[in-house]
Amino acid sequence: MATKNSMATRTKLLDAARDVIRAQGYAATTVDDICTSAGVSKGSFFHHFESKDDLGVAAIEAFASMADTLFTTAPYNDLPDPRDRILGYVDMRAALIQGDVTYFSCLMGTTVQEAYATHPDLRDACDKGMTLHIKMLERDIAAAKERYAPDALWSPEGVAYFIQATLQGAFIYAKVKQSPDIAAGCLAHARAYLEMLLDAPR
Amino acid sequence: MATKNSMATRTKLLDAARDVIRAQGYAATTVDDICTSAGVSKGSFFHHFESKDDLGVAAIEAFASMADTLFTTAPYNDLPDPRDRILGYVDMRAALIQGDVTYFSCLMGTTVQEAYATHPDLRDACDKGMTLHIKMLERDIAAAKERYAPDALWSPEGVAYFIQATLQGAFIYAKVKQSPDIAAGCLAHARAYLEMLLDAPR
DNA sequence: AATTAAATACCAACCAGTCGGTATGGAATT
DNA sequence: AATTCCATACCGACTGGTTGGTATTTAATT
Repeated sequence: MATKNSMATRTKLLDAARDVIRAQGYAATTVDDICTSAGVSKGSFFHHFESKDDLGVAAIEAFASMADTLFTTAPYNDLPDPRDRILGYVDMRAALIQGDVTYFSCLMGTTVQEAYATHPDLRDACDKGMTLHIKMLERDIAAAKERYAPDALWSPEGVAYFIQATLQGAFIYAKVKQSPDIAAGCLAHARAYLEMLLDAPR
Repeated sequence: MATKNSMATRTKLLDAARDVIRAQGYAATTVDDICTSAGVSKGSFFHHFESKDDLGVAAIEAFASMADTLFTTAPYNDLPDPRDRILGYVDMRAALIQGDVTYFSCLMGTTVQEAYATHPDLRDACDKGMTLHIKMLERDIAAAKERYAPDALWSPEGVAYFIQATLQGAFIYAKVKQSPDIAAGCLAHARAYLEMLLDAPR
């Protein structure tokens, strides 16, 4: 039971970090903030993590892993046509953009924005997590290109980054406007662009 | 001479804030950091600004104003065709994406990302500055739409936000990758999408 | 009994903002 | 022209409170 309880405390800290950092940013989030939010004592915090940065890296890894599972097990993956799968991905992202910005924005995008130059370990963790997601998208995009636009000059990787950049920017506008409306519009344009690149013969 | 010197000190603080905040993020930047970078004493800082937040707002306003001047006076504005103007804007942005990420990224995007929920005054300042830029783009996009795609269903405002979201996301990837390469690729896709929306008759 | 988990109390470093005081330069007064 | 006066600009030591991290103790699990 010790291991199970211990893991639960660790998870509570990681979840709290994920939400508090997305709401306040990494630097403005104190260890005490995370402890309070998780309902865990500070002593317990430093039992599980060496430092604030150590927790930050772990929270990013957990977030990336969660996102990877979420999208690799989503229903659209069963669609036979890779073009439908990539459009299904965009549609799912659009569906997720709802409610409070804090809970649908990206922990990695938020963290790397402020920590890229001062916290190399955090930047590396964000790079790893974001690249994992890109590679996932790239597979479906490459398969769709093969079928619908084999001679086009664009690269699946470049398109994957483009879609993700739009999404990260959409989060920023959701924050500025305190509303998901503009972000939704951005995703609609991203979808339209994908449809153009992968124009199915009719 | 007193007033001139005073303005110079103020400007030194605003410039230092712009660069240090873009490098470290808003919360991680201390008043002393800014003073050291500006070569100004702390007493002088609080003579010119009521608080750190007060400086933050002023730095954002100065940044937005600088950007507005930069793009409204750029050579592409003299092009007669609005479609050429909007593509000229994207090309100019692509040309600016070079060297150290810190110096071509957006102070507003960086700040709002971490401060949107905790610093309403900073969020408002970012909203104002970003909206100003959107409205500038919207004018050319609307004129180009009138000429090349008058019946299309998309709105000039929505397209302006889409381009800007891509740009903001491109900055994030420039930070993660510590290279402007992916950001440049994103801008190329944004340009291609604009060309498609505003497909000139041949 | 021994190891792990968790809680409290604590510390040194750091931070935004304050405060008492100095320098400067121009306007008013003599 | 010299002197007084005053507002603005500037300085850096200091303060109250905060922060990441530690030391010590207690509780639980094996």
